[in-house]
Amino acid sequence: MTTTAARGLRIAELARAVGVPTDTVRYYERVGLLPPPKRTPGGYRDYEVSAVDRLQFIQGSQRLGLRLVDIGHLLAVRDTGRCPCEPAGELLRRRLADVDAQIAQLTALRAEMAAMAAALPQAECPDPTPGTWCPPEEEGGECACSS
Amino acid sequence: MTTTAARGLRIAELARAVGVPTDTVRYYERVGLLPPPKRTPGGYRDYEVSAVDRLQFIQGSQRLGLRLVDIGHLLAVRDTGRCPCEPAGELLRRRLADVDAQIAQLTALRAEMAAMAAALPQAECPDPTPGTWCPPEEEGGECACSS
DNA sequence: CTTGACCTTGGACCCGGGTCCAAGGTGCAG
DNA sequence: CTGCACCTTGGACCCGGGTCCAAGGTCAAG
Repeated sequence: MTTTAARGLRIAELARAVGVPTDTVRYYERVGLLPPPKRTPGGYRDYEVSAVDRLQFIQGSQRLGLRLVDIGHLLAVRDTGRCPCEPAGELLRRRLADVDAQIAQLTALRAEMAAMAAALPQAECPDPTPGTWCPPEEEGGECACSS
Repeated sequence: MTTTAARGLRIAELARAVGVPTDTVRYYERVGLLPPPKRTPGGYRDYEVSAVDRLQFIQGSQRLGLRLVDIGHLLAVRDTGRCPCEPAGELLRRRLADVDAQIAQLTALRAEMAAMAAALPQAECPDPTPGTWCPPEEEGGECACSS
């Protein structure tokens, strides 16, 4: 076996691998989503490759709207394969229900929005000039899309 | 016509009607989602009944995950029935696409979570004692669900 | 007129989730 | 050995979306 102390990822590498700033990685560690990694003799964080996975899981869950604290619970489940203390299956099922509810709500609003969109068939400013649409810039320029 | 100055809703009534604190109503006004209502001679806000609707729309959109500023854009569309300045249909369609994307992501994560839930068939703490499941309380009590 | 419920304002504060910064330490290349 | 990129820490700051508070005004009932 070639000495397995292969030196894993440095924080910037890990961060780059999932596309977040290093600050965020440290932040996640601070709030307990990422276990404190080993350190190099010099004190640098030394992540195992699996951390990429974990971070991606976090990103995924979080894009979903789960709060970090909840993601923490899920990670605990994922890590241990069992309840961190209380019925984890319960927890997962609840979350699942939440998610279902969110999906339902989203779907409903989607319909509402679609209806709104449909309701302005003729509005469609005379000459939209597709490149010119003002991004939600703040007042101060008050979008000169009169052209 | 019986004098139409019928005195609409006071802030608390409006707030109660949609289930938010009065503070939130004022806050929405501050940030421009709710137009400043008429005032009674004494200076009290005097809302028309339609404000309930608007507030509900806000709640709905916002439950959806739209940011208040975006909701503002939608409201502008809704109010005028046309672009507040730039192609509103565009905007709506973009949002719609966003929402679709969110739904897709949620659905994907739902699946992932379902898989996780399925993956712990036997875990299920011996005696869940359904009433006893510890709410995500902070450490300090470290949930005594040993019973 | 008094009382109490409700209203007004402005400003401070809170939480989540970062994001930035300064001062100093590491480590590898040249 | 010097440089330079990268790392460390702690703490301050930011934004969105509220939430609370104090000091004072309004108004309807009794």
